[in-house]
Amino acid sequence: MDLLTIILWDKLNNRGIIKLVNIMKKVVLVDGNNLLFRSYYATAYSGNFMKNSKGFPTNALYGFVNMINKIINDEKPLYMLVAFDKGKTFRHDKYEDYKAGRIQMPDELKRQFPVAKEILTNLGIKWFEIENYEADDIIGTLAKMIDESNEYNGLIISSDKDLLQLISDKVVMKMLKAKDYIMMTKETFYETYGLTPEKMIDIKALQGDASDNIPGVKGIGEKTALKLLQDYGTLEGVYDNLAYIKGSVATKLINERQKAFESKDLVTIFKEVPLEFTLEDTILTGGNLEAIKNTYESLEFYSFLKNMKIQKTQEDIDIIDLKNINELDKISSPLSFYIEVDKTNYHIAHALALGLYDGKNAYFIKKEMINDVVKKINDKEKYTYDLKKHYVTLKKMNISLSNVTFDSMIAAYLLNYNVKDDIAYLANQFGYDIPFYDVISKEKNINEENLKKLVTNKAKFIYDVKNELEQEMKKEDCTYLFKNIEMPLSVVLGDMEYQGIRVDVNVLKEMNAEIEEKIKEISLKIYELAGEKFNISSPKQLGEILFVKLEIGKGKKTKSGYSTDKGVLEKYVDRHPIVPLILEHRMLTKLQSTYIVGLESSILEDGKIHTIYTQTLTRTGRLSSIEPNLQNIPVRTTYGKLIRKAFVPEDGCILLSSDYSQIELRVFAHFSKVPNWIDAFKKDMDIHTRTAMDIFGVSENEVTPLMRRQAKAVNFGILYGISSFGLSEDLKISVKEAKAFIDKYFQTYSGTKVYMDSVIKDAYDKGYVTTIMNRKRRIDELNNTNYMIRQQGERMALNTPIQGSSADILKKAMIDIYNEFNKKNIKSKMILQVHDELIFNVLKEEEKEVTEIVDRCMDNAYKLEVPLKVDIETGINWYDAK
DNA sequence: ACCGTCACG
DNA sequence: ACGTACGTGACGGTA
Repeated sequence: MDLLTIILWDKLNNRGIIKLVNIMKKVVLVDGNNLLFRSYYATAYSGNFMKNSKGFPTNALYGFVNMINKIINDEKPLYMLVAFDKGKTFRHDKYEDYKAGRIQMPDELKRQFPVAKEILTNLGIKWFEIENYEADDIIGTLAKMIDESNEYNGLIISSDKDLLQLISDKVVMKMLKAKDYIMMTKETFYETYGLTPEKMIDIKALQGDASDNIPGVKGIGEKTALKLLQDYGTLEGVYDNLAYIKGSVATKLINERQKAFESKDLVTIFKEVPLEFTLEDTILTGGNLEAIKNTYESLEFYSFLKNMKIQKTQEDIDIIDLKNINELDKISSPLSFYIEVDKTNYHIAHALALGLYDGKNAYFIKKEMINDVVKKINDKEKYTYDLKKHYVTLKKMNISLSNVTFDSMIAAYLLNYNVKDDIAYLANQFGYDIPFYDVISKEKNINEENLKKLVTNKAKFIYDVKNELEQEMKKEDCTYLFKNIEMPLSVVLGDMEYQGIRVDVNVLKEMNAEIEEKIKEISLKIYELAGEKFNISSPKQLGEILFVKLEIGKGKKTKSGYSTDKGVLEKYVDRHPIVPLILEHRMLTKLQSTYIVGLESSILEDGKIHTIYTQTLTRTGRLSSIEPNLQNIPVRTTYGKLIRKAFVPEDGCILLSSDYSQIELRVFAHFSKVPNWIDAFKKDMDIHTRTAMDIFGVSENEVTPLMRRQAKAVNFGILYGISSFGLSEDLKISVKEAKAFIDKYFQTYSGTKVYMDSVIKDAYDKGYVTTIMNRKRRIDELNNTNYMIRQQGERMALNTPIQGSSADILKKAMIDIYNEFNKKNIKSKMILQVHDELIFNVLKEEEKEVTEIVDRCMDNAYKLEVPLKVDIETGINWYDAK
């Protein structure tokens, strides 16, 4: 065979490759629509498939680019063309049913097509589309041209079986499968189907293709179709020989004759598309690296950028390895800093090194010098990532960090970036090649050389990205929230975490001894009733025992077996004596593992628990609490509540708890402006009673406990984006009755409906919802094609302004209280936050003053249409202060 | 690593 | 016909 020496240009690696090739020129023909569809539906199963931080969907593009890269790598093609649909082929026009049955392309997918084409153009890959033809037809036309030429070979790439009909002596096809592909040639086609490839159309004519709305002959599947065609050649041949075909198959063929021929027509690829180019024109040309880089950056395809070796590279900055503190005399301000620590939980971690960057010079400071250096730069304006972590870390080193004006972690959070603990996530989103924390720790890479690069690069990234994030915040109008709420709050939280809460181990130990006994006792009783010993904590084993062995009822299924959750078990509580014991066992083991053993293991050497408040996690603006979570300490059950006795004040102090009364309902009244609610809150009435009066049309003393309970359930339902099903579950009434309640509610308070509708409309229009302090939450679920997910999005849209505004208000109150304490030199400390509640460790002699400050600051934190109300209590432990 | 369960607001 | 109220975190079991 004739061989030719050519130089291939490997665009991705920017180098030439010398290769000996078959002189037949290989043309790779790619079904662009197929590729994008495939990668879209591979990841489109849930509500939150891939998007860039601006909300532009990127899931199909990601798979598409991956595939194109793979083709270029595997095939090293000289000639390549990607074909796209543009309208439906005219050959389909006559079949209205067919057109009607095809599903509409989801908008999220449609939007990705132009970008795919732009990427191809910039990669120097020819793509083509033409009015009234499908990608199939373009590929078919080119395949025919290849067949008729004597200098080209063809390789078709798609997962669409229809295209198999184009296989010939010169054209082969890679049939894409879920993970890999099958190479189909004329020979392998024959091995598979016992027919030549052009018979694919006859197969489809008989068999049909539900996914593409091709009817075929009803009742004839692949087996029968292949048999018929092997015997009679073509569809026409089959019908010519109907006389020889027996039984039901013949009947089906006769009945569906027209459908069969229509189907054949539909699947026959048109090979005469007017192309305005030749095969030679599909040659790959030089791409535009700069343009590709920009596109990948805007799509946030950092892995591709990396592979192309065109990622933003940090020009190797000179790192000044600080030996003498005086070398910092010339450092300018503002500057950025970053401290690497050896554990993710910074309460038990130690600083490893510090990096500084002032826009010109980068400095590396070994751990022994951190103390002196921070003191030296403490008066200067500084930027960092995760202010709270740095604040606490330094506080443990006896330094009170100050003058930090910019935390890129918080900024990115407010701007709805994907924010993680590890700065590397954000840095990589901005094209900085900074290694992830797990990589660093795993490879035992904590040597000075690596630390040097690490901390200085992180500092430089913080410095470089500051302006961009700041501008974006200005544009999004969240500068107030950033400067006046989140930044100062970070320090407030840092102090709370550092302060910690004292825990009386003995209380926990006593409870543990008692609970241990109880669990043992109950377990024995359960084994006895079950007739065997089994793992009660295993939902799987428990389900078997309850629903198979004891047959206490039909049960409810989950993916992995029977559901045994509280709701289910409570339904069967009277059916078998084992059920209440299981429930008790559940409660006790939960209490023991999470709240007794779990909390005990979180007590540090100082006898205190130091939680970490994650300030940049929740979608609504709330805080969350981890390691341990102090925001879900039991309170609802009498027994569980006893855990709170273990949380105690420091010597000479008491605990003070202050909580907002019904803050979310007050916020809702503020937004919805329902006159009766505003009136009720102004008069400080019980809001659920008032609601019961209004919906049931009774006077205050006619409201029964049941009526109040129902009114309360509807009120809470409103906050969550009510559904009749949810309400019916909660009130244990029928869905119909629940619906009637909701209707009555909307009738009585027409303002609620008007408000809720406007929030939803706004959310759809803008793509996000806002809180009173202009915290924005993007809700991508609203664009989902799945109805359920859109519904979920609507409920998020309804709940977020309420939950989020309440969070804003408490955050503001916390800052005000903190500042007042400092101003008045109060020694008492705020130590916990539980969403609408604050806990303080209060010096006995300061009780009165603290009570006044807390009450006033919380009352006045934000001016709503209704007053805010605060309840304050004190006690010798958290149990008593409630 | 994921699920089911359950603790809180 | 679907599968269901908003926001979290930690545990034990299972794959």
